[in-house]
Amino acid sequence: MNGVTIASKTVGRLSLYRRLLESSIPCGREHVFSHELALLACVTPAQVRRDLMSTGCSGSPGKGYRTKDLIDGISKVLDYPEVQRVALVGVGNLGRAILSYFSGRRPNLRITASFDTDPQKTGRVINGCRCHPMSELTAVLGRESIATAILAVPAARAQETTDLLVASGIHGILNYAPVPLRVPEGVFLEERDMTMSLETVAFFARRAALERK
Amino acid sequence: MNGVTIASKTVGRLSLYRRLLESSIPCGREHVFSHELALLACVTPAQVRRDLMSTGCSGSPGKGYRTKDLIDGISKVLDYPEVQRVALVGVGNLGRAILSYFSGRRPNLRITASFDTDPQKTGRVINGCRCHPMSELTAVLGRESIATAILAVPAARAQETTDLLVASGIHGILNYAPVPLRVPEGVFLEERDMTMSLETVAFFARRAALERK
DNA sequence: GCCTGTGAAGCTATTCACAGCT
DNA sequence: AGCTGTGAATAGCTTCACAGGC
Repeated sequence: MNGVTIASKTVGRLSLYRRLLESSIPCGREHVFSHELALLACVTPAQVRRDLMSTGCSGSPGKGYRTKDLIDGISKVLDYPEVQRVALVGVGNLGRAILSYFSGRRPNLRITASFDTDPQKTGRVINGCRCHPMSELTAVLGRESIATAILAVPAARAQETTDLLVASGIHGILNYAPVPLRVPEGVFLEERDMTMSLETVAFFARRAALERK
Repeated sequence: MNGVTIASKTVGRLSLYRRLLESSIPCGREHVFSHELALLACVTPAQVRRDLMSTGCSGSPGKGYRTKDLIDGISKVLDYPEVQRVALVGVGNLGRAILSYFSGRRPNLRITASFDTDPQKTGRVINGCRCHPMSELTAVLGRESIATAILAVPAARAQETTDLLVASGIHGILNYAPVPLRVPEGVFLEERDMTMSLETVAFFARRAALERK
């Protein structure tokens, strides 16, 4: 789980820790304790320490971790030396929200190309990102060496679009389309189906509300 | 894990199975096999059978499960007898995308109220849903007996909004704000931080792309 | 005294594998 | 012969708990 292997949940939390370190640690604070980060991230101190092990950073008992060491250590794990480019496929309501959400967040990780079938959208720059027709997908991904894609197309298009992405050299997909995707071995996939999430929350909310009575 | 206790991941997949049964099973098919559902849902057949156990449905060897029994069985677990209402807090780009995404999906689970601080938005109907000022939150949630909320406000507002939601009787929160939330025992929380997701996918995409060389 | 680093324990989730039915 | 239902095995993730250092 260190060096070569690192759990995907750990990677997600490292990203979170870094953001918290950059934004929520009162500036001037040279050091942080695992229990402080844990409080901010809503996890246990043991979880924080375990996660930080995989960055190679180490703290000192009594003083905690040096804030700067942590940010650098996490960045060394998460960031590509150069800018890592990301593609967005599907520039509907959700796609545009995603674009505006990410515009100007991490300078190191940027959505630099988007794609849509709608000729009303292609050729234009939407939320600071050029929208290409699907026919240019393979060429643009190759030219910009993009390996990561966010999928926000309608269910009916999702699998065929995925197949095209994979054939064009994509190795990681973040899927917001409401269907599970079939990807070959070696392609990392994260499903983020909003309907599933909402129905799950609604189910447990109902149950919790009933118990309270 | 049945009856009283049911895993949250199972609930999510049940919701998915139902959608697949309703949309992707060639109509006229009276029965489905676990391996067919598994293929559609991109999980193992054993997973499907295990999940279906918690609905009480049972299939017959050689014939599979009756499609109608499954849909009814899953609905009995997931659905409230009446319509279950959901609130959306934060009607920015992402909030509006969520509204349009859910408008007219499940008739049984509906976003019926939204809230925002921006006076430009409050009082209007946006994507078929009335937008109220935050000051009316407690009253509206009470009046409509809403126990489930989707949070899509800026990071800086997220925790205070959550506290207000909880104080107003919310028992489940789906959080799209980019900070972890602190909720009391008895409130179900699902975190859906897009930055975490994207950084995780980017990390593994890069790694997979490197290995391929 | 208080905090880190980590083996070991404890949980949770998924898959195996096979008995039993049709 | 083929599929379901499920105990048992496995894998993955989190927390415990404590030795070691400041």
